[in-house]
Amino acid sequence: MSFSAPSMENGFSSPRNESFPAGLRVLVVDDDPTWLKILEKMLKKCSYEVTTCGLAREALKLLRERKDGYDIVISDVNMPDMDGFKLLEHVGLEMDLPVLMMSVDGETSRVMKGVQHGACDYLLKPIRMKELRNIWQHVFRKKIHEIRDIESHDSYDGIQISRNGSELSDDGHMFCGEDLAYVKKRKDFENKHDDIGDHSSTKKHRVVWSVDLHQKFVKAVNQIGFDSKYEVGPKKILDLMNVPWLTRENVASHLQKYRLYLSRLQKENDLKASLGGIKLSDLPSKDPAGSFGLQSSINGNQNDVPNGRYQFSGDNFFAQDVDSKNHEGDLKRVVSETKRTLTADLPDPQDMRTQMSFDHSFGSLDSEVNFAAIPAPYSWSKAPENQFKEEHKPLLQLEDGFSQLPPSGIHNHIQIDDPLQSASSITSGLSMTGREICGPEKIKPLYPQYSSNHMSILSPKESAFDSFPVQSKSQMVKHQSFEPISTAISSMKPQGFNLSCITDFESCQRNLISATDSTFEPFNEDLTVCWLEGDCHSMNFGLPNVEFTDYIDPGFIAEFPIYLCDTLTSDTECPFDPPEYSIVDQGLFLS
DNA sequence: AAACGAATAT
DNA sequence: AATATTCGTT
Repeated sequence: MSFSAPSMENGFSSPRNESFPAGLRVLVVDDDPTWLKILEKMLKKCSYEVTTCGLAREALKLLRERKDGYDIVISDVNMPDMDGFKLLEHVGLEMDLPVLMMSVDGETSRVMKGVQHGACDYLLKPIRMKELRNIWQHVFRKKIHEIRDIESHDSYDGIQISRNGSELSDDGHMFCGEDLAYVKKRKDFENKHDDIGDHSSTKKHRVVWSVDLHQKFVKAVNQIGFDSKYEVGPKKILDLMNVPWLTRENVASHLQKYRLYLSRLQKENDLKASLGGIKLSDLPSKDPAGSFGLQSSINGNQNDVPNGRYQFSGDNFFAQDVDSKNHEGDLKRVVSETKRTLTADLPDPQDMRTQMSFDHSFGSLDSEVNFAAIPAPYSWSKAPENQFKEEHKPLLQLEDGFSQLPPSGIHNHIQIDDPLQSASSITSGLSMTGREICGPEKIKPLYPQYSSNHMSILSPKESAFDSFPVQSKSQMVKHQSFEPISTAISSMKPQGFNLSCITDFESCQRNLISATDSTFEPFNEDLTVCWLEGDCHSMNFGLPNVEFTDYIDPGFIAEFPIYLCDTLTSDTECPFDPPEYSIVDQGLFLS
């Protein structure tokens, strides 16, 4: 049950490289003491370090206290104090740990919900040893993704180049000349025919900033910020995004909106801060208005694919949940970004670092593969360089959305993945980024007040932050149905498996580490506390969906404040260690 | 000329 | 509301 404190500095679990899976720090959450015992026993047999907890809130507390104290979480779905889904959400948002859900019933909708919200796997009780033995795969998978992300960030140059040729996108998908050509042809075709009638034709292709696309955008922004040598501007962002059909104007427009959004966020924060409110505990979760209403896009791909192919239109089951997650993630990032902007550098909360990753995948399939790939003595801290190959999914593109559905997991993954990447990777240069974006220094006085307080945040109800909206697929469909691009495919990442492996291992590692290690414990106790309490749920992700609401809870969102807050002031430069922030990725979408 | 960013249009 | 376009600057 105890984890070795010392070891976890870098996010990776302890450095006991040797016996690979052994020592995996598992947090088991279940209100049923019997199961708790059973699981503990079984897990210990697997040589894992086990910590048990009967209350979800307590589990959250433990996790928050030691951000790097655990490698994986196994939680029951049905618990009195907090529903397992909520816990899942929190974990996904705050600490990016793999979470396994479990319950006695295997009702499809619940399993789906769990998976959509980021559960790596869903186990049905009674759980047997064989199901626990390989849970380390989820941890391992995550590490790989992190590395991959970082790597992608490092390859700034490469990316730029890629615009013209074929290259792997962040997602690991290939954009190739062919695609471009295809796109172009399509466009021409459409233009010629004008629309008349065809839905297909002509419409202007409005770019829909889906979560996925936005994530790319944010990632690019962060990256630029990171390398401070560059100023953040549409052009650079565009280059980094590596989305062939996107134009500088598109990016400029989005950036404008993004900046507005950030400034709004700030104002809100400031306000709240000044009010001093800190209590939030009561607020219910839903935030009415404000929210980040994101639209959903189940397909995550859509962005990539302007055509909007698969969208379900209306609805969405999946989408919603997924979105919500993303949103949340966005928020965080946004927040963090905002913070940065404001303050420039602060030590940031460790939380951020990894957190965002939501890549959860369906583990099973992958697992085997990974396993094989993994070199035997693998240390947690390192990732296997390239052992894996990327698997792309064949394009599924399909014209209709449905086809994709089946693999339920996929959707989630897609969206989720990105967040992770971005989050993890960026870490260090944060402050810069923020500034750049908002341009504190150079820019106008957007958020003057900022410096002052720490956060406090929020409340939310009203929603202060409202939104940065992302569009949903359905929308996309309408508008873009015909957009050019074929890249779409790229977006799909099926289970989280396609990792592109890293090439520059070293650098990756370096980054990871830096990112990970937390230098500071950022928050004040107060804040933290309140945060913990779950009160601050400031954010709203306005999600209309019923489902979503169910599990979202106030606490869920609460995080916002934390990130935001910083006290430090700003602007100056970014000193040395930038804290690891995650970036704001998706936050924009609100609607 | 190229790229920005704010304003304005759709 | 979300993007696209325009327009004056740099």
